[in-house]
Amino acid sequence: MTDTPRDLDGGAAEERTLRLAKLDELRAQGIDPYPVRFDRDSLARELHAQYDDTIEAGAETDAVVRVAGRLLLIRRQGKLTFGTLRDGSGTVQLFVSQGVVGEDAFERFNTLDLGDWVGVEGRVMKTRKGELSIKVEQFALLAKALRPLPDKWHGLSDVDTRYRQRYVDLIANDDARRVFEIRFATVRAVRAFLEARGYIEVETPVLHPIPGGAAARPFETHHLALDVDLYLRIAPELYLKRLIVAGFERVFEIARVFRNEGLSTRHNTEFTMLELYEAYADYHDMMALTEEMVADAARHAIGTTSVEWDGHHLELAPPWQRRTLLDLVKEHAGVDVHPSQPVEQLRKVCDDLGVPYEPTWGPGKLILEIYEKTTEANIVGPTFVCDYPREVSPLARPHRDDPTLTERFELIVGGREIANAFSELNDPVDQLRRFEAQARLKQLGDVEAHGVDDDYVRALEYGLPPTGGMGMGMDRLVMLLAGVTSIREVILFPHLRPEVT
RNA sequence: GGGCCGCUAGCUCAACUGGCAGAGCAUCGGACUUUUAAUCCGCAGGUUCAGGGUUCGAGUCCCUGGCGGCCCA
Repeated sequence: MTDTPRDLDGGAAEERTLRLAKLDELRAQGIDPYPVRFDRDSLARELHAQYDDTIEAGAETDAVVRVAGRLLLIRRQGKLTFGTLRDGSGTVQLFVSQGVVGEDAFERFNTLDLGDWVGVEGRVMKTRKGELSIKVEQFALLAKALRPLPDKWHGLSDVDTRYRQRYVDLIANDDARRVFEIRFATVRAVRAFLEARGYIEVETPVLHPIPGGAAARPFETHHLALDVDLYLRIAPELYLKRLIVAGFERVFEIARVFRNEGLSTRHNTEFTMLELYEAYADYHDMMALTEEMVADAARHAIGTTSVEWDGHHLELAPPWQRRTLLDLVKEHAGVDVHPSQPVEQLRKVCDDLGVPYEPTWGPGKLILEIYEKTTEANIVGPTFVCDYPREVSPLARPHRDDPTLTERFELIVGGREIANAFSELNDPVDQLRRFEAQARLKQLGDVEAHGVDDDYVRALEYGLPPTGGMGMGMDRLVMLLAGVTSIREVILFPHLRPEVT
């Protein structure tokens, strides 16, 4: 008797017991239900490409092929059984006739269960109805499935189970597979786009002694041997700019970053950020690069630059709107604000608009808050929102025409931030002052404020050339292209509370 | 953190105002050599998320907790 594996959830106990018994039966017959290998020579998609248009309904070829995959459907019809086999490329029908395989093998085929992995060998044919099929001559069970698949028509829709057991979601739901194919194609396209422009892909540390490059709460950890506290990175920015100091002129990293914040449809604890830096570029160059890159990714991942998302029709083909933040606030909130205005005046604007604020906030932070509460969600875009206040942009260069602002943009699409970019601040003295201003905020209790990174300032003292940089939430880009509004739909294994057993 | 909604068979879903917990698919048994969500006949399958309460009687009402979804902060 087979030892029963531990059953996590007690689901489908009866069926599981039956299938475990089949394992014993197979082994008793000298058949290994988990054989070491099967050599296949064809993929489902290749067979359709080669034969769909070249053979007629009812015809049979001499081509003997070997395919393998998961058995998704079985249609038993007396002495003839049809099966639907899916491999990594697509599906193909199996045609299993008792007259061809013999009584014993036919009986054995009929003990297979939905979900089993099987390998078959047979001739390519088409049924009378014109369905391309493999007329099976030999077959082997490659791996026994002990648990039943979800409903063959409705699939799996319970979101909790879909996220916790993503492997089942991906087996059962074509739409889930489609979303992740878009994700993989998007990442591939972005890499190819940047490499074609002379960017090199680099890897920088995940464990940071000083968390930096973004305003966020980090995860803390501890290095035992060195007895030092470390933080999981919240952004790769400061390391990537060190590489521009070092003389690499165009670098990018597709970086997993970690933020110790609440979970929502827009936030996952760990997510993927693209960051890129280019010497001799400014934020105008970054706008051009960003719009071209996103349009290119869209074409490669979904074949079009027109997307429907969260009730909006979005056109991603360049050029995109370029607007200043102050201008947009004037348009949406009806107020004329500027960081040169006294704090009291800006607080009054907040009061009038019903925007709450903290006493520690300066003019720049007040303006950013007004923008975020009244304007951002209403921008359909894609729009480059330009020229953020200096106070809230500690890593961006002062604006060439107005030193109270910075040369920074955020890309807003469908009311949500997708990317953030600057002409990078490369004046080490100014950078130190900005870090110190952040440190004061941290002392006042702002857990998201930037710390002082002395080594980064030292790197700037060696000279960072004029540089443009951009960071983009890859998960959010994929959401846009896939037409989904929850970040959990684009992350293979999203964070959930631990399963209770 | 707050509000609203959900959790019923392996899966997808029903169950009126509190009154015998059901269907389809999957499974199991049977028929069937051109089906393709095959079809037809039959059987079986339940800690109604957990615990407590109200009631003659709770899937349903109340309380606490768990997990999830949506919205807000």
